[in-house]
Amino acid sequence: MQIDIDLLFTWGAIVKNYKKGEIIFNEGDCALYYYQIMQGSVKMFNSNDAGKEFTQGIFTDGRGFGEPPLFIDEVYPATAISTEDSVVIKISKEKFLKILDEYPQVQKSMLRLFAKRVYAKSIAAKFIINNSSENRILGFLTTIKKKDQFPEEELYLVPFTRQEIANHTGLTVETVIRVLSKLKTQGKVKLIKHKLYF
Amino acid sequence: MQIDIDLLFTWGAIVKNYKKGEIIFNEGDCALYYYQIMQGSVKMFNSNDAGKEFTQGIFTDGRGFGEPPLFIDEVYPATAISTEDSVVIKISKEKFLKILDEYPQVQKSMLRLFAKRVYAKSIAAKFIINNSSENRILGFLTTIKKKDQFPEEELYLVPFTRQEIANHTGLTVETVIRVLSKLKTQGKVKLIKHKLYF
DNA sequence: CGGTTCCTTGAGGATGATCAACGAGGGTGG
DNA sequence: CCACCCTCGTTGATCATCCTCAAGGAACCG
Repeated sequence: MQIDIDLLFTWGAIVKNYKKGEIIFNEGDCALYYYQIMQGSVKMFNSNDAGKEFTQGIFTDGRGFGEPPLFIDEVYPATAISTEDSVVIKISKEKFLKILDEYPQVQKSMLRLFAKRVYAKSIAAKFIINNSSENRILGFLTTIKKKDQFPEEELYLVPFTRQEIANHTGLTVETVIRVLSKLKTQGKVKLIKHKLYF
Repeated sequence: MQIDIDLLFTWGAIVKNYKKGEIIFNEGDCALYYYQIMQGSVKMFNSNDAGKEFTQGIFTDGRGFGEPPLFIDEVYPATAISTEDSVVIKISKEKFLKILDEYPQVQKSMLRLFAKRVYAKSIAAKFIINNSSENRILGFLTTIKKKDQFPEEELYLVPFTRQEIANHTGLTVETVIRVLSKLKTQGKVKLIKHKLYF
């Protein structure tokens, strides 16, 4: 799902560049713009008092992010940071909502996108709650492999560091590492030259 | 958000009664119908191998549930059970999607509803990950108090049993009880005749 | 080849789960 | 009205799991 770029420009969108590591908006900020990535990658995350981070989602080329608050007058539930040099197109909330009103097809895809998001978050919650580090990690691996549209039977090179897996599952790096070696002895994952295959 | 009942009937919806404790659909079932509660209450939940339960959501009079899979051809991510004798209106997926196409206003409210759901699940995940039983419970209490539209400064009688709080937070009953007494000594909650106020 | 980022291992400790037992309250039928 | 039952709440002891802290190794890149 992405809104046609020309359409966005027609309605007054502007382009903004973000360096790697730059914050796009903070948790608690008012939601005033619709953002869509033209190039690069954006991570949405929460961090607690202890500095521990939880990744809510990662968005890449073509994807929009931070839309839900625009519809319900809420502040952002998480912080958005650019994880590599990125080019982002942004347009005001008012114009964004107007576009949805004018183009039913766009509204429809947004609805489908949100359905996917709700679904994905339900699945994620299920795995996180299922209090076993093993299941949390297997659940995460299964989810991203599917999201990358990899056939289940093929070997998938997991494109995340141990730390990133930790941030997605709510575990610590060390736990992730220890669980992965256990999963390796069980034949559920492969570790080749420190790379993780699932 | 609810779809007008007369509209649903016009399009061929039917009514079904569920006794307390009856399953409406199971995790993994194909999503073939849109369901909306006329009277009663429905809980959506997951349970793991050990029988531990996680509550994904509770829906009451007027609310629809289990919609997201209808949009994305997925099976249900959780089981729906009637938690009291309930009257539910149901209509086939095809007709439901047709209604959304025909009535932009309905589609629009559905979009807003999903935005709320995504938002709520983001907040919930944030609290659950924030690995401290205290924060999980405080987060849950804050969320439901707000959802019940209670002014923050007023004392709120929490309408959940300890077990239910446990199922929402992914903790055990005993932990919930112990944390609540700690929160009581800290003055963050009140316990009067075993009733919980926040 | 030096620096940075990522991975790994060990020891020790804290937190929440588990298991078991019992108390409190509310409703129902005799 | 009381006895019983059923659900919910409570407490203690013990255990497993994951976190924390600390140190060092491996891979990669300019």
